Amino acid sequence: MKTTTEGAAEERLLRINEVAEELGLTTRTIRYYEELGLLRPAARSEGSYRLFDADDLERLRFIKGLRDDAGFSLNEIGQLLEDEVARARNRERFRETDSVEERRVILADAVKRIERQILTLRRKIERLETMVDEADERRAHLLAHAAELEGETIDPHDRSASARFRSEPARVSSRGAR
Amino acid sequence: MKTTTEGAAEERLLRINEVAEELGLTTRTIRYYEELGLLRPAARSEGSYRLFDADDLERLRFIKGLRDDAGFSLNEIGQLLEDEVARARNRERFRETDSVEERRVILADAVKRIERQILTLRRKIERLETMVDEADERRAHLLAHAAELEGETIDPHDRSASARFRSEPARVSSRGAR
DNA sequence: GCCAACCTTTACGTTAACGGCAACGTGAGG
DNA sequence: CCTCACGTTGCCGTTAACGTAAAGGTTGGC
Repeated sequence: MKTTTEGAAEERLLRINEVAEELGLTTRTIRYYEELGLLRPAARSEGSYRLFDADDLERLRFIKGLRDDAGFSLNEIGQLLEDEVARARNRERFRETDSVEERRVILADAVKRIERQILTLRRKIERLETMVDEADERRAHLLAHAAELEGETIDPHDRSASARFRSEPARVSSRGAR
Repeated sequence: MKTTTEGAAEERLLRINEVAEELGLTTRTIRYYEELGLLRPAARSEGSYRLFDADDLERLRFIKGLRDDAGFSLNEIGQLLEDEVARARNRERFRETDSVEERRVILADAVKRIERQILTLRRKIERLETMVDEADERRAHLLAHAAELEGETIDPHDRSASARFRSEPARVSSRGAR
């Protein structure tokens, strides 16, 4: 949380390439996001160089997270960000009003938006968890078979196996047979 | 489960359009998935019409789930499905071999694949949860403000209340006059 | 046997999300 | 002042994931 105090404007503004490296994006991507309206010019140098502040970085990280981790389209991300923009606008309105009632309304609206975001994310999580459960079931099934196999016949010729491992995770690496 | 060629072949095979409507996909999409190798011809009618069985439907539902819910690319989905195909192949090999050791290896491999799938999903879930947490934090913050506001004056004349809110949010972008 | 509805392959069009030039401006150091 | 790495705005290219239209073959009811 940064409150951009006017007094100590210790805000180190970054140029696009620095931002790109910091976040693991390309400059093209960043410009593209701006072009789509996901990001505002932040500021420009005298010679029209883009300059980014901490807020922009956070915003970009947010976008990247939604894109990579959540698999949202840039369009959907735009929606989510619009919500956040509305939230920001509300903050201003919040400060500018003197009506407690209005403030309550604004806050309630903000909360509603955020809760919608959360719900969207939660739905996605739930579906993913269902998939995990299914996969887990298959795994359990396989392990059951494996256990069953442990109790089964032991090939008289095939003593090569020390055969004493339950469910071991590593060391299967040998891709040898071919 | 069904082993594709057992006695009661009461398998009602569906044509592409029926499948499409059932699953909420387009015929083009289904053909495209086949083209990508995500789906095999299942069967063809005398006049080369595609015919789909229950397995195909399930597979398509799986694909759709991964695509819509999880946001995986068709390429990633292909990987996951390949794993499953490998698993199926392994089942056959499993039955055809008489070496206990080999069976063990096959099972271990299958388990490994599934665990990789699960891990992939879990990673995604984790990131999503992080995002939910962040959003939750914002929400809590907002609610705190709201509560604070509740405790404040209801008197419209009271101005001392506004003095308590001095959390300046964002700077004024300084993009200059338009 | 005929026709409409459905299917086939082939192939070009489209949108999203960038990549990668070209042609030119910028800015900090020597 | 010059240089040179970095930046800017076009603008065209590319890949993924389909849409869409053309030119036919197939099915099933009448």
